[in-house]
Amino acid sequence: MKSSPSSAADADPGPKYSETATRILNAAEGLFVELGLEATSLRLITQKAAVNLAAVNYHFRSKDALFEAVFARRFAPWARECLRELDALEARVAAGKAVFDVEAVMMCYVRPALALSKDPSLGGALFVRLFSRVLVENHRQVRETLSRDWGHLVARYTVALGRALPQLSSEEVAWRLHLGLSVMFHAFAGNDILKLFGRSAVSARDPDLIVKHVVPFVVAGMSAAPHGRHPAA
Amino acid sequence: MKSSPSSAADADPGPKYSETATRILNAAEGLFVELGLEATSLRLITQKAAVNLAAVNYHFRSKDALFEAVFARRFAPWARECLRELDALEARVAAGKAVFDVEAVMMCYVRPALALSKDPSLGGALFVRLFSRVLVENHRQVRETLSRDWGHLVARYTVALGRALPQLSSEEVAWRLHLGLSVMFHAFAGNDILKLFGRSAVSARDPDLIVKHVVPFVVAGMSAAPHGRHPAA
DNA sequence: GTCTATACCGTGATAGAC
DNA sequence: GTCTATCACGGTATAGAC
Repeated sequence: MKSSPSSAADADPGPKYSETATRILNAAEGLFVELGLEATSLRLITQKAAVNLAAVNYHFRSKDALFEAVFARRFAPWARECLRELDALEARVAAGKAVFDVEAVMMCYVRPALALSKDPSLGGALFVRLFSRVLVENHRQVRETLSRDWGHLVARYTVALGRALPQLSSEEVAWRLHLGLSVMFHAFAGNDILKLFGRSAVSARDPDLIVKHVVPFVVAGMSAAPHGRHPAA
Repeated sequence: MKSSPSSAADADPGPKYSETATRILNAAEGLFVELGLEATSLRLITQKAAVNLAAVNYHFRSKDALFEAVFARRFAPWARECLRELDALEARVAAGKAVFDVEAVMMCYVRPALALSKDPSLGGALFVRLFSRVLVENHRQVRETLSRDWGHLVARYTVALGRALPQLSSEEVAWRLHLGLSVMFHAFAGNDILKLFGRSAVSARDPDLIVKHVVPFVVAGMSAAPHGRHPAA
């Protein structure tokens, strides 16, 4: 419980890949992000990476496992950044310099997401779209990795949000986190329902604009009185 | 502006399909919902429907077009129901029996979604998951249908929400609708981010429970003061 | 251990006979 | 309208070269 910079944060530097494996990984990432998972063929990847087709199944086990490796390489640093934010907030609270309010907790998520969305070298906004796909589809591989390696991240957010909303039951806190993360994910992923219907006045791709509109929405939603009453008239 | 039951609501009864086409449609729907789009092969569909493989490409143009047909058959009645709800609300307001508040407008979306989620004969909750997939992936076919045939539905919700939130600019109203619909979509689709991490105390599949938790969240989020201030302390 | 060539089977799509 | 035959392409597995 010290201000020491978190648990599994800087511990795991991630798996080391051979030169060919790295070339495959880089080529695959670009194509997955650009074309989507199923539209990207292994033959396209290996051609772009200038390696043999069978190298994919040798270094990674399958196309799905390759996707999981691509995903994990970007996700791990981002998740570590989230943990660092939570640690920093806890330290500030312990030092009496901050309080656990809803906005402070959610900013521990927003800041890393914002940084990720803006930095093309980290995969940029397009990586967030990949994450969004993972949510909807059911990639067994990715699912297992997330629950095995990063379950404690969600636990940390749950605890922090519970301290910010002491009047709510733990079940309600879980729902608020569930809903709040859903919005932010959808928002950062740039999936515009309205645009799907051809009627959008929202430019949903500018990260700063997203934050400006999403944060008040999420904070208000999470802080709502439990089912039934609503404060404003 | 009468209480007459809406514009394109009961107008289009949908395309008429031959007996073979209908058998294909029914078989495809079950498999798409159960296995997902790419995991469902045409050979599986035609086998279940007891028709020849080439019949799919004859009656529908392609696998994608078949999916679009399956989708449209369920979506159209649901969208008509949404229009009916909006018409009914307008009529109640015109008669002085109701006011345009955020909750009333959103219930025009929630009630049809709830009915759809609960009625297995309409595709049930699983159909909503298919819709969710369509959002994230980019089905060109479905996208075109939605913007061509149902753009005015979004326009109606935008106008209604604007009347419920007169203090917000039209850009902000669009954002609120965008974010609100995103949450509800994710919620009804049953995509649980927390569960993906293996740490969910939320049973995200019970439609009534979803409504109980989602409505206060969305109403509060949509009613939030624009970027910056937040009401409660 | 690492990389390559190649074969296998299932996929969506199509042409042409009936 | 329907069916058979065939096509190109997909992921995967393996045998063997270095």
